[in-house]
Amino acid sequence: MTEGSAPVERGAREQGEANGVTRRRNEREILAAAERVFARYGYRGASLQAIAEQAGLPKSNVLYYMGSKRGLYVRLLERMMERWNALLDDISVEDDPAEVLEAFIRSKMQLSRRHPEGSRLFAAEILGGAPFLQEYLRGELRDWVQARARVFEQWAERGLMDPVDPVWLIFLIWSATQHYADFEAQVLGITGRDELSDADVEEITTFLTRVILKGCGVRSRDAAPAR
Amino acid sequence: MTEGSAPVERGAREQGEANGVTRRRNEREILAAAERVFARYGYRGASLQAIAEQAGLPKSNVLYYMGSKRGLYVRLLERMMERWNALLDDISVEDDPAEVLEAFIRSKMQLSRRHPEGSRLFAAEILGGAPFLQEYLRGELRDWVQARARVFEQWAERGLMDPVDPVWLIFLIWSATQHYADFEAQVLGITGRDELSDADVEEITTFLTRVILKGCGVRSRDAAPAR
DNA sequence: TCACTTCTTGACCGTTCGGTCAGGATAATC
DNA sequence: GATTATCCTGACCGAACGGTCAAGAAGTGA
Repeated sequence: MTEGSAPVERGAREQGEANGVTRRRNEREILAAAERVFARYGYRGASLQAIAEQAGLPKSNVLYYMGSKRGLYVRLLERMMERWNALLDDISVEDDPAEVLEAFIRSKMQLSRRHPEGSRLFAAEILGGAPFLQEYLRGELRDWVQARARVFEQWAERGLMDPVDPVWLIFLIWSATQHYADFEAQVLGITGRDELSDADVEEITTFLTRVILKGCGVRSRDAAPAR
Repeated sequence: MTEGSAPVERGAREQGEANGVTRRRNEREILAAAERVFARYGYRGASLQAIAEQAGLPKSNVLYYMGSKRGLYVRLLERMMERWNALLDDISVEDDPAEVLEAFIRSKMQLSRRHPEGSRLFAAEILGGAPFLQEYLRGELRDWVQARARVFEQWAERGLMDPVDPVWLIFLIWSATQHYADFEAQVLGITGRDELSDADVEEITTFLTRVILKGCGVRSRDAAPAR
């Protein structure tokens, strides 16, 4: 229970182990543990002691690698923003609205699925007033949203979809997909599942795509009545 | 800055002040302050000191009224569940799907709007794995969802709406409405607003109602093309 | 083998945490 | 006015917090 009682016992790393392997493994372990702990307890509620225990290292070692709690947290946020940016490719008026929106919903859903802890970390940051991300929200992300919004509007002008407010539409897609990571505990409790299977996620993705595309009157090539 | 330096100075309560008025006012003040602080920092991250300062009372007084941090937190959760339950009236197959769904979206949206701190408190609790609410989720709330789900299915059988999965539909409505409380910082940052006006909220409500009802193929009496 | 860098960690620091408590202030009852 | 019950709060407690540091262990290149 107390700090000294756990004998640490990192399994591998008996002897030797070439150049920087230990360092990379430890860093990876610390980042993964920290993501879990920060996601669950928020920035203030998380403790370096808890992170260190999850990573199987003494607290001092975590600080040796990461410098400070704040630095560790910022590094995690930046990693999550990179993952986010990776799926934010540009679109143009020439693209097919149905394809773009479906790809949007699907990739966002997969991000929540592949990195649930990171998603929750991000959610906790926003929930607390986004003290570290305000600049990003008001700058980079805002520009990205407005660029997309303009394309949506042009699609509407061309009669490819209903003239809905594009910003509210983006928020709708974000919230609906984010929900399955952030509110996982609620989803599992209510559905009585232990976890969401790949099949469940596929079903939800299909559901969201159908409802949202139909709801916005998106004209799709392979249009078919729902189900 | 330090504990002793703030001279407390609760304005009123000079002399007398009939039976229990002070008590009620202090309790209200503490609950409001605690809701803000817990919502922002989560259960672990919140400190009684911060709550006391927000309430304009010494920390000891907060503990005098509330007994413990845990008790205070549970009480806030229960208050939020009551507000939640207040808008969960029963529905039947005989009701009009369009009316029910719109009322559902609207009341949920108003709950997020009227009690943003409570909504965020709830979100933080779920985000952290719902340690205090697991029982509620797996019991009361699950039953409520399944009862509604059955009605949705019957509507679909009668051809009043598409045969979409009713549970995913409920989650969609929850997430889309909850978003405007929980991710307020993001919404404001991206839209460049200082706050959401009543008109904004009305616009969003209309948008969500239109997209979701149309997306589920709900047959409404006063059906009109979107916008 | 030896010098040198990097890694590892227990001990420790000042601060803040949730919670207790004694005892003074105030209000209610007779 | 005396008695009693309730309210209020500064001082204090042990534990846990983020962070520092010195000193030893382990790896590296000559």
